[in-house]
Amino acid sequence: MPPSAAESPSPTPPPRRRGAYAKSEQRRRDILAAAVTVFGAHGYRAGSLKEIADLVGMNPTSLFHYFPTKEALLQAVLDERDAVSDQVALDGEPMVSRAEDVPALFLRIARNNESLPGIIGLYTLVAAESSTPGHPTREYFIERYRRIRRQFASGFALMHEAGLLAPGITPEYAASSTLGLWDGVQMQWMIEPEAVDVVEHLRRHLSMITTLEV
Amino acid sequence: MPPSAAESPSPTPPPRRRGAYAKSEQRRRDILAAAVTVFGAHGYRAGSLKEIADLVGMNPTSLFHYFPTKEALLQAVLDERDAVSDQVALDGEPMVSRAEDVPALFLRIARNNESLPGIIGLYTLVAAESSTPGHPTREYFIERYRRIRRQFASGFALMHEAGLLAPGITPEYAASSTLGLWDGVQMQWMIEPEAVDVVEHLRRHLSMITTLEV
DNA sequence: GTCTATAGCCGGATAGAC
DNA sequence: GTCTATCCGGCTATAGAC
Repeated sequence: MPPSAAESPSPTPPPRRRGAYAKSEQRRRDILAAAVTVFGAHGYRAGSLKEIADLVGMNPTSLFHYFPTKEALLQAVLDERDAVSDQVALDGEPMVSRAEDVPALFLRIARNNESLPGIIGLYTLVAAESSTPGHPTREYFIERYRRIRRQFASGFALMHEAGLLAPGITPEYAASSTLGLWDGVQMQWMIEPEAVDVVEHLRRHLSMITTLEV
Repeated sequence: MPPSAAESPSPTPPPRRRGAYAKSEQRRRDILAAAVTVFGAHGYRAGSLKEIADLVGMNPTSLFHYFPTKEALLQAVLDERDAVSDQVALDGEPMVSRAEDVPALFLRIARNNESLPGIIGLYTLVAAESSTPGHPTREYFIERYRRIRRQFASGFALMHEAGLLAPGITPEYAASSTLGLWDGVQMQWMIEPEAVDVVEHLRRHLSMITTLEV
């Protein structure tokens, strides 16, 4: 699963006027970073505000000055990452211009993810959790998975037009199967990191559904 | 992910002597069934004993007469399903004797799973959850995933010897990629059941990694 | 074997002093 | 903006009457 491809200098919050707010802004970002760690390690329900507060070295109640509820904090984390990944892929648009570059992009994202285990855990864990009734980010993840399948499919459609997909492979199947394999192998990796190589599995899958040697 | 392939008449508990215990034994099984439903819907941490007790129509504290702790109840659920699935596949042994039958067995299990959404949710959710530090079934799932990969690989090894695997596909890669795709597509299905067809994805994956028309 | 009562803990969240 | 004190809720689990 591809949480993001680019680096962290988040462009989301509007630039503050001057000195007094700078520290506050930094605090806010520290909290978001800590939330990624904690939600990524324990999921949303089991992740506690106390642990997040401990990580940034403040009192749990102080968090409410930055985020009104625990739910809002989670949503802020997800929105922040979305903003980052939107720099890479616009919804509905192919992610790259040249069909030949599509597999390489997938692998680049996967490789980059390896350096962000917290984010991986966050999205895989919370996605699974969010399928349960009454979960606050249920709708968000339904929408997210639809969007990812659409983005992937538009990339594979480029390849399809160029005759680069293996016989019988539709862009839609390529999209959902790639996403599925990615998520599933990542889950095996979370359970036992030494057991599988996510990037290598993705690479092999891509060479099977395309006619390229990736 | 393949929780089990056979039906529910659990062989696990030894047969009780006579009438007085029959009801108690039934209660125990009712509780296990309710636990599958609740843990399958909410996971382990968010699943409450109260909800399980409500489902079987008894007081939450009465559950402790059958299972000493919540953790023991979860473990009993997992063990029970393991016993069922052991009827189908013995650890280390190929799951079927004829190499040509291997893909069909996978599809049969997947099709059977469709009628057991609670079980699916249980294993997918709790597996994801169990990757978190300090989770009571962490070790269990590490072992379980190893075992499944081994079982799958021994089935694919049969096919390999018969020359039925596609060029470049090893039994080990066939195993981990099939498991991964299965889990990942199942996760998409849990998030939005209408979005993907698990059996069909599995079927296509199997026809790509083998030389059979499955 | 099932219940009531309750302990004990920890979670998120509020009020208000500083 | 950060803290202390505190409320309120749900949770697992225990004790003990019936």
